[in-house]
Amino acid sequence: MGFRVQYRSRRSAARAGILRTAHGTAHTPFFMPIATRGAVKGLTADDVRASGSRVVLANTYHLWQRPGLGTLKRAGGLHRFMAWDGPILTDSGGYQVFSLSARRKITERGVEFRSEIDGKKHLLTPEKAIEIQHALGSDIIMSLDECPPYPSTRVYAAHSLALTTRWAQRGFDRMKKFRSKKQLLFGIVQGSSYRELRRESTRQLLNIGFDGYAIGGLAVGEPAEKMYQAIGWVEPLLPKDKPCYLMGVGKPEQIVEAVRRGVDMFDCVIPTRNARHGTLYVWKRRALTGAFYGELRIKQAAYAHDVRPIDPRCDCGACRQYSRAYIRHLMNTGDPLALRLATVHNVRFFATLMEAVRRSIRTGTL
RNA sequence: GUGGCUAUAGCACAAUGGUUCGUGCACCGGUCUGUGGCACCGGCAAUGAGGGUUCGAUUCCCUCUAGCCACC
Repeated sequence: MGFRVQYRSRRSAARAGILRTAHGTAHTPFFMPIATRGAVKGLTADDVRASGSRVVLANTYHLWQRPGLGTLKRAGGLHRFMAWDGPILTDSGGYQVFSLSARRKITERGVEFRSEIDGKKHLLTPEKAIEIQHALGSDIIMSLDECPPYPSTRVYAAHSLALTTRWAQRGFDRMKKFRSKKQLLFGIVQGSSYRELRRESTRQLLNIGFDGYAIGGLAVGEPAEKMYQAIGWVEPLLPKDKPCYLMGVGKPEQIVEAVRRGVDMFDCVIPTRNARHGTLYVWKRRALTGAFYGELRIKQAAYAHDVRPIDPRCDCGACRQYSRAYIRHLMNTGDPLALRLATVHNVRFFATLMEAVRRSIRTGTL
């Protein structure tokens, strides 16, 4: 269990390594497709495996709400439930503090959510978040944090960060009682767009001592430059032998930029959500510089008679057998197969991107 | 052939005797960042033809044309 760096770039802070978990290893930097409710929307576990993705992200809050821990325990844990035998990282519910902000209340004890299913109130404490993730059998457990909106005032961000640190400590203490050597626990750096707050947050988490460190509270609407800036404040303070995870990012060029700044792990809804909305990724050139990819809007009439695959250079199941015209047709007629093929392609694109990123680090071009 | 019904955007339908005639689909453009959403935001685009009534007609009347239904 743990992380080992294998290659370090001489041109940047980029590095390539291996993350070992109870459900197998993953080469870093990697990208995790999102399986919020226990499925990468539209894909089977086999589809995900075939995409080359090694780790998926599932969500503590949503799985806790539905189907609930009773079902998941009886099913033998999340891995067996979703037929995925690879590593799973679970988000703690911290992002729902942000995305479901109208339905929750933050207190020192935790976050009180008003359920979108039955309207009942549910208190998610940092301890509870750990307990749920432990029960799910998650390989990488995230501390409960507060993801503040952008922009946030310095005062708000400071209080928020302090709360996140206290929650991180409480979660850490709860985790100790499980004595689980099989599950990694990550802390999440906050501090909004303020340099000193980011550094303070990082130092406090280092004091507690996690298996890995995530940079949170980014990709919430701030300009990309601010995001890179925040990474630049935090990453140099992190231990070189622990993985660094940039939460919720992002667009392909943002991933490449973050890798240059030392980030090892990513997740984002972009490939899956965009696939469902008809935006597909295509390669423009092999080198990861400039505009190396494009976005193809498959619903446009321009593709009505286009019998080429989405991307002639892509080796995904959709590109191997189906044309743009066919996928467009399925999309425009509302066939669920469209969503699957589009998602297969985009998830493969991101996995391929990460393969190119890792190769570029090894060959010294990144 | 006779009678009836209909004619509004590319398509399917709304509405109205009085400034800019709506909606859905399609089409065009955009958005989506630790996923409540196969979602959201913009845009293009129409009163079948001719005549009449009226201050004013897409609306009421007549004719033509076309389509649908019924009857012979």
